[in-house]
Amino acid sequence: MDSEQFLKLDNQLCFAIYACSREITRLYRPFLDELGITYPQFLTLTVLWEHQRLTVKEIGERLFLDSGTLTPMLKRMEALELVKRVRGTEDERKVYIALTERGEQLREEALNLPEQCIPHFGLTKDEYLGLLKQMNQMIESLQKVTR
Amino acid sequence: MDSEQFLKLDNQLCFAIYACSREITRLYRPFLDELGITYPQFLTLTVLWEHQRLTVKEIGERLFLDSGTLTPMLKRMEALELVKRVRGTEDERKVYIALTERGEQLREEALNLPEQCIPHFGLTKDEYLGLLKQMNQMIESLQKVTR
DNA sequence: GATAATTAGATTGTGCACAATTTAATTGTG
DNA sequence: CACAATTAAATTGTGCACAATCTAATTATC
Repeated sequence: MDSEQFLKLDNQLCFAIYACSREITRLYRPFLDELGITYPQFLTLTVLWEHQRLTVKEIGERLFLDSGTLTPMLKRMEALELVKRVRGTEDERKVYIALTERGEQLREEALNLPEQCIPHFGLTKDEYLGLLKQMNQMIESLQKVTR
Repeated sequence: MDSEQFLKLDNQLCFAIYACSREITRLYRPFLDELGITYPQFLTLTVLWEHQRLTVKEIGERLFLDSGTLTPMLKRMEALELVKRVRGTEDERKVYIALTERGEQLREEALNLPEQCIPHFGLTKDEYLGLLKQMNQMIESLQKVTR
């Protein structure tokens, strides 16, 4: 492929990934609507279900998001009573985020969400796992340049 | 894998794709900054470089974006003198979007952009083409459900 | 122990995304 | 031809993303 070919929309992997990401969010939306949360909020909960209590920075490191995105989102989640925000005492620059009862509960309601959605990806199990690995490798390669 | 496993962040392909998409945008940003455009604006130009004149709806069909996203973006691009917006005469509901001289010019400046960025994906040529095909298949599968 | 450098979050401003609604124009049907 | 249904954009409102800047707290160095 030459420059001309690479510039065509149909040959741009970056567009395919960008479009695919939005389609997946669209697939998840009706299920997440029932839980009353958005996709980025679901990811934040996913992180907290695995770790219970994290600082804003630690959540950001796992989701690759900064405080400009997380602070307002976490405040909305606090208003929904999904998380508690507690300023650290030993280091007052830190804000610890922990799940509320409701936030913990939501895990049970979301447990079968991936299983309901993943079949619609139209992938075999091996393709799913292969893609997962490749995407993670790609993220790693990209972060070497962008960070 | 069971429900518990699928719920873990590291096993979620949707997160990997979402994160990868944002990393790619981040990779493109400094190059696009030089052209004075954003990533979605670049995609819009890409479509117009292939078709010269399209309605808002037609651009939306190609990028999977609706008028709520495109109308304000196209107005910004008009302010940047990258595109012209002309209301249709035979059917006044339509708005035709065409490139300006500057919009045409930008194609030359963007021509080698994909080639500069793609090496950082850390993929072989075959992997790139394989991924491109798989992502497009996935988009197609997803759209059967979400549209 | 004062002060420079660093760090964690918050804030501000811009630009998507997208659902829902509105407006205006066009098409279809009796 | 009237009028219901459809269609194309635009508008409104909410929620991310992220760069840039700010504030307050902590750490490092002299």
